[in-house]
Amino acid sequence: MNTLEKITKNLDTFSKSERKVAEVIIASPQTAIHSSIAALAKLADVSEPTVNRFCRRLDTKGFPDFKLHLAQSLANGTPYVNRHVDEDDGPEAYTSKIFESSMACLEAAKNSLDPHAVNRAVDILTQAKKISFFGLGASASVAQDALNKFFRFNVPVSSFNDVVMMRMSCIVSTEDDVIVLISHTGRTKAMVDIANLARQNDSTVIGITKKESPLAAECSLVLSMDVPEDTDVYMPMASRIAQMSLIDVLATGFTLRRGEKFRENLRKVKQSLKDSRIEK
Amino acid sequence: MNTLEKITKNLDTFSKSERKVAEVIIASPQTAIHSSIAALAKLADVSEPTVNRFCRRLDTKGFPDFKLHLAQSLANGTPYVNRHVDEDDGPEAYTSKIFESSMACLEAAKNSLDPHAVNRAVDILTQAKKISFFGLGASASVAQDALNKFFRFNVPVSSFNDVVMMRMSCIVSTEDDVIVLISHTGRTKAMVDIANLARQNDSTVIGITKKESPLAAECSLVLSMDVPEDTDVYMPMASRIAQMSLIDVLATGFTLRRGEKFRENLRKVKQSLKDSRIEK
DNA sequence: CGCCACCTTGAAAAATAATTACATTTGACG
DNA sequence: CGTCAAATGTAATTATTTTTCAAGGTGGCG
Repeated sequence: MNTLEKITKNLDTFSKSERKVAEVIIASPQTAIHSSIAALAKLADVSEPTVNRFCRRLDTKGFPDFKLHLAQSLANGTPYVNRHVDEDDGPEAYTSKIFESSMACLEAAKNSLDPHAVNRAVDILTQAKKISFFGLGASASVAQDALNKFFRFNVPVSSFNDVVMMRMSCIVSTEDDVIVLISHTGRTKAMVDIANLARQNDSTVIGITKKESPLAAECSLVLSMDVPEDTDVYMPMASRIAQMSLIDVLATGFTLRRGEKFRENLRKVKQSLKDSRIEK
Repeated sequence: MNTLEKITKNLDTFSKSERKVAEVIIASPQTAIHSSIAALAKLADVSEPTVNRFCRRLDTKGFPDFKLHLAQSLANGTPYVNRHVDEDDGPEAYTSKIFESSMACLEAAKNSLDPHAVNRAVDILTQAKKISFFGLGASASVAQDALNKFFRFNVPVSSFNDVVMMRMSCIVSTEDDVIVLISHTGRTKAMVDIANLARQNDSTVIGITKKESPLAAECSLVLSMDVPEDTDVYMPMASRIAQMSLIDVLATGFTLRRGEKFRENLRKVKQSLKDSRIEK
């Protein structure tokens, strides 16, 4: 655990003098790590052995070891946490918070994603005769983004955000087709129906959704990510960022599986954009 | 800069003995920070002053100070860097790399974004009679996502990924309209034309694009982010994640500006989704 | 209330670690 | 082959940390 947090948490288990040391350190950890035990003792108005005992109480070998731990916890500094935007935040504050929440979300997503599932998903996608990406509402843009990636692979890809089109597409799907359904909650009725429909035609259904959700139950393979809920803002935010990164991962896995020759393809697609651009 | 990287980078500026020290530290930084100068000197098979000189060469006050710096850089663990995917990466490796690159990109984006520009953009958006989000290719999904956010605000919003529709929309735009153009490179001819067209009607044009690009030159306000280029993969990846987060920021700024009463609106929109969902 | 046991604290000594000063080695170059 | 400067090491010095031990509190209990 983070050393600084540990000090704060255990404040009441310390003796009087030790608490003085703790307070000085909490007040200015940067000073603490750059001071000798003598200097710190003086700052806290206690004796040097007291500081040493304080360090040992925090499961360190002594003062230098304690400084090391403290330094690490400062560097680490709980890097990105999901912080909620306050009513009176200025532009700088809410900008930072949103970006940091997105980063925290990606971190959580990365850690909760199962690499085996990713690998199987890539397997399935590389063998697909046709790939469809479906998403509704906020997930529609993720599906569209996936289309933008995968069409470069010279595989038939489609993406709809129209439920009727999705149904029609599923009705004519075959066992060689793969359908990727994107839904944050996994509780959208229409999506569950689509999954069911596709399965009836023996198509493979990959769900980018919450595990143990109704949608997940209908999928051949579930790619789930535990991301912190964006509770107090009434819009899905961070979850989509994670979904989109997952699409990036799948696309990357796809290209890797296809080897060097295939990448020539991508180069050509990129090249084709040139004419639509203004030269430097 | 990260101390460990610094050691690696400056390997050739060290003398023979100092390099021995560097190698021992690189091989096992964890051992290094938990050793005394004597122990480390022995490991590297050099004398103690050599270790000390090595530390000073890296702009530290001495050995203990060096250990502190090293400890911090280890804790930090080169937090998120844009790492390129290798040919022979397994699913675990490329998944981590993609997510970490996205995080590195968000970090860079956050730091390069100008809060004043964000604030002005929010100003402009809150005063708009009509808002349009336009993007082509990879940016189309960002535009669609923006639509999904802003339609909740009870402002007329539109989003096209069809150049002709964009043009028509711009032709009939007025000075109270705001057009948000999303383009990573800022060099897409069609987008530059659109910006020009909109400006002719005195509409306000906000560009989410690269600064000093042809598109940026045509915009009333530019929101630029310096994100690391995704060079060796032939698809835009991280840049879109940053753009999407920026949309989140703008949407958040918008709701904050409108105050509590307005948020009731958002609650209703969220509520309306309920019937399309399966209850827990 | 007072005594004892125990805990807390600090002074000083001892031990450990880091730095400095200086000597020796090494190697480049005339 | 000698000279000089840079690099390295030895040993002494200094700084820093840790230990030991004694003094001062604190609270329990007769």
